[in-house]
Amino acid sequence: MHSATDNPENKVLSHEPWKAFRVREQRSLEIKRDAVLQTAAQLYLEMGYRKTSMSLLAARLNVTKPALYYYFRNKEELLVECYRAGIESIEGALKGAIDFQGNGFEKVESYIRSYATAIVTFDFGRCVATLDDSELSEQARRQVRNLKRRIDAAIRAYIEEGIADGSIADCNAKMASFAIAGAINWIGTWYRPNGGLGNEEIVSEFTRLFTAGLCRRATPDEAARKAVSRRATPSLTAE
Amino acid sequence: MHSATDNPENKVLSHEPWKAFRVREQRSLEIKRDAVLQTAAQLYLEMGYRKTSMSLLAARLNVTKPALYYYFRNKEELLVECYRAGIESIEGALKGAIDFQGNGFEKVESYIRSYATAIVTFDFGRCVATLDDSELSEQARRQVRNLKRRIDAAIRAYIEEGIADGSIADCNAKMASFAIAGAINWIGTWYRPNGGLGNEEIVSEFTRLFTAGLCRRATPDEAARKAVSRRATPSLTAE
Amino acid sequence: MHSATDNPENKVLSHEPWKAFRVREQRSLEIKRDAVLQTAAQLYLEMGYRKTSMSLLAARLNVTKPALYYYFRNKEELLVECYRAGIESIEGALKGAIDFQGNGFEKVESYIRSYATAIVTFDFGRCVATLDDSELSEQARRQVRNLKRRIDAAIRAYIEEGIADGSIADCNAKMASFAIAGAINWIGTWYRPNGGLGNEEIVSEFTRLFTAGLCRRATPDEAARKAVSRRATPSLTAE
Amino acid sequence: MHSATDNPENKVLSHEPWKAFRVREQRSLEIKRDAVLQTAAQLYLEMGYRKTSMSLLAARLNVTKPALYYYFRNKEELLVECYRAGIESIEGALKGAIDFQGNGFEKVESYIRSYATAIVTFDFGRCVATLDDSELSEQARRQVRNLKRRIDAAIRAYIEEGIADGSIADCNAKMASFAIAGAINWIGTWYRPNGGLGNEEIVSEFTRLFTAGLCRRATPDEAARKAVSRRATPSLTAE
DNA sequence: AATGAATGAGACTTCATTCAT
DNA sequence: GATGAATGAAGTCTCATTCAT
Repeated sequence: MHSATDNPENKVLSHEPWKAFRVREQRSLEIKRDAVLQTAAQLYLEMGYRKTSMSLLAARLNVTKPALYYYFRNKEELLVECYRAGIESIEGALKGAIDFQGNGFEKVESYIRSYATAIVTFDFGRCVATLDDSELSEQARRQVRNLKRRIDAAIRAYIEEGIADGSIADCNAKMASFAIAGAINWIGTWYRPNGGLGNEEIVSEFTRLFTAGLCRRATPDEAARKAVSRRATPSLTAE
Repeated sequence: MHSATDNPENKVLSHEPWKAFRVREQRSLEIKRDAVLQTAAQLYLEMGYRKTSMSLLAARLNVTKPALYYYFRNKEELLVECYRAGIESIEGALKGAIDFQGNGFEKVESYIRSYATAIVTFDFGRCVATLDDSELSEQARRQVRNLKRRIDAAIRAYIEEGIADGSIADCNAKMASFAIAGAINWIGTWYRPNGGLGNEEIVSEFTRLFTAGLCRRATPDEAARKAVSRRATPSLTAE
Repeated sequence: MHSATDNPENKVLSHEPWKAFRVREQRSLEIKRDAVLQTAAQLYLEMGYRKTSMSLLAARLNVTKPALYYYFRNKEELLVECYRAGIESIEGALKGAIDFQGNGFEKVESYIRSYATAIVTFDFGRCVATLDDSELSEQARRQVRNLKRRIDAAIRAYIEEGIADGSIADCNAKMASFAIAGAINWIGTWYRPNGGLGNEEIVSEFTRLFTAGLCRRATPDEAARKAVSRRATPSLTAE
Repeated sequence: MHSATDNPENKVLSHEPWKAFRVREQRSLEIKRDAVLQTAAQLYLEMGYRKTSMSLLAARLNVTKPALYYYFRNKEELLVECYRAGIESIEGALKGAIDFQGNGFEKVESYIRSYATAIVTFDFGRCVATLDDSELSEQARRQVRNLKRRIDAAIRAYIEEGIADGSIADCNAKMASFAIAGAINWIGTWYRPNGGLGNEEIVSEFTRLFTAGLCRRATPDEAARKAVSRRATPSLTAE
C-alpha cells in the first residue's frame, strides 16, 4: 500500500517529467487516489462519516460516483485508509521525535509534543483522533483498533520506562496514557486550522500541563527542566 | 420535563415497563419514556447514533416502531434528550461537589472528580462525552452545544479563579480546560462498565494526574501527598 | 340519517330545555356529530381531505382521536357524509326554488341562482363542488356519484324542458348542463367567504352570463334587462 | 428544461423506453424523463396525486422506485412539472389561436375554443384543470399558482378588451372569466378520451353557450348583434 | 479510466384505526 | 362517552453499490 501521507511533497513529485511512462502512470493513479482520500478525510471531519455520502465526495472532486470505486473498494475502505494514513503520520512524527536518547520522562514529553503536533497538522491525524469507528464493520473495526493500539502502546511503554528509571512519578501507566491520549485526541474536536490558538501554543501548553503533573519533582530537576523548556513557567516552581 | 434519571436501577428495569404492564401505571408514561431514552442511550453508545435504527430500538424494547413516536417526536429528539439528560446529570454532580467553600484549585479538583464520576456512572453522561453531534440538524446542534458550553464554562471559571487566588499555576485557562475536559470525555470512549478498571481508581488517578500538574508544588508536599493517596489532598495546596 | 345542514338553526335548537331527557341526549349526540362533520368539512376545504389527518381534526375539536370514531365509523364516512350533507343542502335549495310554475328557461335560471347560492353559502355545498372523490374507495365513490347525479340530472331535465317548450335555444343539453355545473362548482375553488365579491353579485352575474351569453345584445333588450335587474328577465326569452 | 410534449404518440411509447432500450439512446434521458412525467400525469388523473404512490408509478414504468429519483428530485417536482407542462401546452394553444386580428369578442371566442381543446387533448392540460394543488408545499403551490395566473389573466384581458370595443356586453370581467375558466376546467372532470362526446362537439358547444347564452334569441336581436360585431359568426347563430 | 443509469436495502415517519379501560 | 397507548401498513426518500459501455 502506498503511503497516503498528506504532506506537500506528493504534489511536487507528481510533475517530475523524466520518470518512465509506466511509473508516471502509476504515480498518477496514486496521486488521484490520495486526492480522493484527502478530500474524504476533510469531509469526514467536517460533517461526519455517515453524513458524507459518496455522491457528495464525488461532487467535491468533480468526478462521478463510480469513479471513486476505481480507487477504493467501498466507503468503508476509505475510512480505514484515512485511519491508516493518520496513524502512519502520527507514528512517523513520533518516531522522528523519540529516537534520541533520553529517560522515560523526556520521551513522554517528546511524545506528547509530537502527537499533538500531528493531530493539529494533519487532517488524517485528526481523523484518527476524532472519527467514530462505530460505523465500521466488525472486521474493519478490528483493523483500525489494531493500528490505534500501536500508538497507545508506545506512550504506555514510555511512561513505564519513566517510572522504572525514576523520572516519572509512580502512577497507573495505563490510565495516565489514556488521559494523555484523550486530551490530545480531543484537540481534534475543538481545533480549527485558522482559529485563535496557534499550534505551538497548543502543543507547549499541553506538554507543560501533563509533564509538570507527571514528573517527579525534585528541586534540581525543576531547574533542569526550565532550562530545556522554551517558555519557562516560574510560578509553578516558586516557593 | 420529567427527570430522565439514569441511576443504575433503571438499567435493570429498562425493558420491563412493557412486560409487567399493569403493575405501575401511575407515572407509567414517564417511566416508559425514560426506559425508551435509557435504552436509546445504551444503543447509541454501543453502536453509534446513526447505526441505531428506530426499528432496532423498538425491537430492543419489545414495542413496535410507531410506539416510539408516541414518546418522542423523532429520532433527533431522542438524541437531544440524551444529551440533555446527560448534561443535567453532570451538572447535578458538579453542583453537589462544588458548593463547598474552597479555593479555585480545590474546586477544579472537585470538579474533575465529579465530572469523571458522572461520565463513568451515567450512560447519559457518556453520551455527552462521546456521541457525535454532527448527525444533528443545525438547530438541534446549537441546542446541544449551548448545553455543553455550560459545563465547559464552569471548569474554565474555576481555573481562572485558581489562577487569581494563587492556588493554580499561571497557565492558559482555556487550553487547560480543554485538556481536562478532553481527557475526561475520552473516558467514555474506553470505559466499559464492568471492565478491569474500578471507578474510584479511574477517578482518583485522573484527579491526581491533572491536579499534580496544575498545583503549585513544594518539595515537602510530595511526601504528604503520597500518604493521603486516594482522596484529594488539601495539603497539596497549602502554602 | 339526521340531516347535517349547516345553517344556524341547529345551534338554536340545541338549547331547547323542554325536550324530554332522552330526546335531549340524542340531540346532543347529533349536535356533536354535526360539529365534527362541520369542522371536518372546513378542514377538508382548507387543506384537502388527505392532508387533514384525524389527529388534526381531533385537535381542532379539542377531543381525542378515538372520540371521533364514536361518531363516525372511519375517515371515509366523514367525507361521504360531507358530500351527503352538501347534496342535501343543495337539493333543498333547488327544490325551494324550482317548484313554482314556469317554463324550462325560467327553471334553469332559478336553478343556477339556487345552486350558486348553495355553493357560496354552505361549507358542505362547497365540499360537493370542490372535493376530490378519488380518495374514496370504489364503493364510497359510487355512493357519492349517485348523489351527485341527482343534481346533474335535474338541470339537464330543465334544459331539455326548455328546449322542448321553446324557451331555450336548441343545444346539447348534456353539455350545457356540464358547463353550467362546472362554472358553478368552480366557484368553490376561488370563493372566499369574506372576499371582495358579494354573494348576490356572484349569483346574478353567473345567472346572466349563462342565460344571455357574453355577446352584446340589441338595444331594446338591454334596457329591459337592466330594468328587471336582479331577477331573471322574462323579456329575454320573448320571441 | 426540455419540452415535455404530450402529443398522442407519447402515449403509445410511454412505457417503452425501458423495453427497447438500446434503440434510442441519443436523447434517451429526455425521452425517459418525459415518459415518467407522462405516466405520472395519467396516474394522477386516474387516481389522484396522493393515491399515486411512487411505487405504483415505478411499477407502471417497469422500473424500481429509486430510478424515478434519477429523473425527478421528489414527488412534488413531478406534480409541479405536470402543471408546468400543462400550462405550456395550454399557452401554446392559446398563443397560436389568438394572434389574429379581431375584436375582444372574437378573441374570447377563440380563446374558449383553444383552451377547451387543450384540456380535451392533453393529459397535462387536464392536470392543470383538475388536479388539486393543496397537496403541494407552500412554495411549490406559489409556483403553480403563478403559472395558472397567466392563463386567467389572458382571458380577463380579452373580455375587458371586448367590453371596451363594444363587442362584449357590459359585465364583470373578473367573474365572467372565472365562469368560463371553471366550465372549461370542469371538462377535465368528466371528459373521458374515448367517451361518447367528440372533441369538436364539446368545443363548439362550449363556445356557443358562452358567447350566446342559453336563451333563445329574438330575430331583431340577432340583427342588432350582427351589426355590432365586426366579424360575424354565422354558423353560431344560424337557425 | 470513467460514466450514465439503475438497483436493493433500509431508514424515518405518518396515519387511520383499535383495544382495554 | 371518551381516552391513553399502541399497532400495521404504507409512503417518501437516501444511499452505497454495480453493470454495461
